[in-house]
Amino acid sequence: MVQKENTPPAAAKPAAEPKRRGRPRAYAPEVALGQALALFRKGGFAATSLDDLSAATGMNRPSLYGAFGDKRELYIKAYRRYRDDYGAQLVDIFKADLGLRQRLARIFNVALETYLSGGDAPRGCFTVMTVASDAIADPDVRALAQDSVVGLDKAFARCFRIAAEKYELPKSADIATLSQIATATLFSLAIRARAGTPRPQLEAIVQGAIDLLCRDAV
Amino acid sequence: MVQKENTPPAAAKPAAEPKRRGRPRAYAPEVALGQALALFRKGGFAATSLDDLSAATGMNRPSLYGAFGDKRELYIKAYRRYRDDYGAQLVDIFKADLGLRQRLARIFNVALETYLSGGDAPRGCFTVMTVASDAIADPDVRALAQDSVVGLDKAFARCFRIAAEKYELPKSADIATLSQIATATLFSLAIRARAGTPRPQLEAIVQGAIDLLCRDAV
DNA sequence: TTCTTTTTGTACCATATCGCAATAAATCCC
DNA sequence: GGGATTTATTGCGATATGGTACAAAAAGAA
Repeated sequence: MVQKENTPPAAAKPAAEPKRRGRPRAYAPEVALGQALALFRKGGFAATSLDDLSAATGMNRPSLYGAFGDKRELYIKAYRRYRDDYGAQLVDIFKADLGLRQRLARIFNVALETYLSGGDAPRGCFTVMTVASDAIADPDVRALAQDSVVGLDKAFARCFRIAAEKYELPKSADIATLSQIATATLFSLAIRARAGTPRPQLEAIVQGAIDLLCRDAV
Repeated sequence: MVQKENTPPAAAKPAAEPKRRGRPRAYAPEVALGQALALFRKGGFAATSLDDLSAATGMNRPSLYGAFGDKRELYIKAYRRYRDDYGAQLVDIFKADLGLRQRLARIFNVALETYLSGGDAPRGCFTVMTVASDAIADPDVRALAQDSVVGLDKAFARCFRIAAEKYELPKSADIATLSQIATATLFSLAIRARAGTPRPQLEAIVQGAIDLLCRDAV
C-alpha cells in the first residue's frame, strides 16, 4: 500500500507547504491523481472501480473521497491532469523555432509516446476514451472533451498559421481542413495503438500524414 | 416488454422455419440483437447491464442467455451485426460505377448517418467505442476490432486503386497513406459526433477531407 | 390425453460496487 | 500535557450486477 509513481512528468512543485494543522497525509495528491489517471486510461470510467483506484493509489476509499470527491469528480480531475500534461508538452514544442514538418513531427511523436505508454497494452488517448464511453453523457465531461478536441485543432492550426506567416505555406492553404485532418490523424493513431498496431506501422502513418499535410510547403 | 424495432435495416429473412418443436419464442433473435446493439452503442460494454439489455430487448435474462450466451458473447455478436450492416452498405457503394469523389462522398455520408444516429445523443462508431474501452483486453474482441480497422483501410484503398486504374489518379499516388487518412477522417467524424459537434460542421470536414484526398485526381 | 421438447417467468445466490459513519491515529497550538 | 484539527482505518449498508435453478407454460408428437 505504498505509493509508487511511474509517471515522473508533472513533478511535485517544490512549494514549501505552510505547515498543515492535523495529521499529515500519507500520500501526495498529485502522485495519487497520476496513478488514478493511469488506471482510468486503462479501462475507462465504468470499468474502473473505486477498489481498483484505492489499490492503485494506496489510498483507501474514504481518503480518496476526501481528497478528490466522488468517482465522477475524480475522473474529471484526472482528465484535467491529462490535458495539462499534454498541453505542457505542446507549449514546449511551440517555444522552439521549427519548420512546419519538424513541428508536426514533434507533435506526433509526443502523441505516439503518450498513446503507446502502457507497454503491451497501449493506453491510447484519454479524450477518445472519454468520448467513446458513457461518461460523455455527463455535460461537464462532454464540455471538457469538446474543448480538448478543438484544442487540438487549434494547436495544429497554429502550426500551419505560423508556417503561412513564414511563407512556408501558400496563403491559399486551407488551414482549417489541414488542422482537422491532423487531429484526425492523432485520433487514428490512438485508436490503432490501443487496437494493437505495432509502433513502426504507426510511425509510417505519421510520415505519410506529414507528407500529405505538407505537400504545399516549401 | 414487447419488442419494438427501431432499426429496420437487416430485416428478418423470409425463410419459412421448418416447424419448431417446443414452446414458440416470444422474440425475433435478429430484432433483439439489433436492440442490444443499439444499447451497447450508447454506453459501451461495462456501462450496459444485463437488466438494461433485458428491458431493451423485451427478453428476460435467462432467455437472453439461452439465445446469445453470456454478456461477452452477446457483445461480440452485436459487434458482428454492426460490421455486417456497415459492410452491406459498402458493398452497395462499390457496385455503382462512380468517380473517386462521388464514391468517397457516399462512404462518408453512410458513415455520418451511422455515427449521428441516436438523435441528440449520437452514437459514433462501435469500433472506436470498443477499442477505447476495457473490452479491448479480450483477445477475441481485439482481433475483431483490428480486423474492422484494416477493413476500412482496405475499402478506401479499393476506392483509390479503382481511381488509379481509371487514370483518375496518378500512379505515383500513395494509396496506403490516402486510405489511412481517409479512415482517420472516419474515426474523427465518429468522435466529434459523439462529442456533440453539429452535423453541418461534420459535413464541412468531410468536404475538406475529400478535397485533400483528391487533390491529384483529374 | 399424455409425453416430450423448448421457452418463459420468478426467484435466488454470490459477489461487486459506491458511498459513508464511526472510530482510531497523528500532528499542531496553547 | 490537553485540546483541536486533520487524516487513516475499519467496517457497514443499500443497491446493482452477472449468472443460474426451477417450475410453469406453450407448442408438437404419439
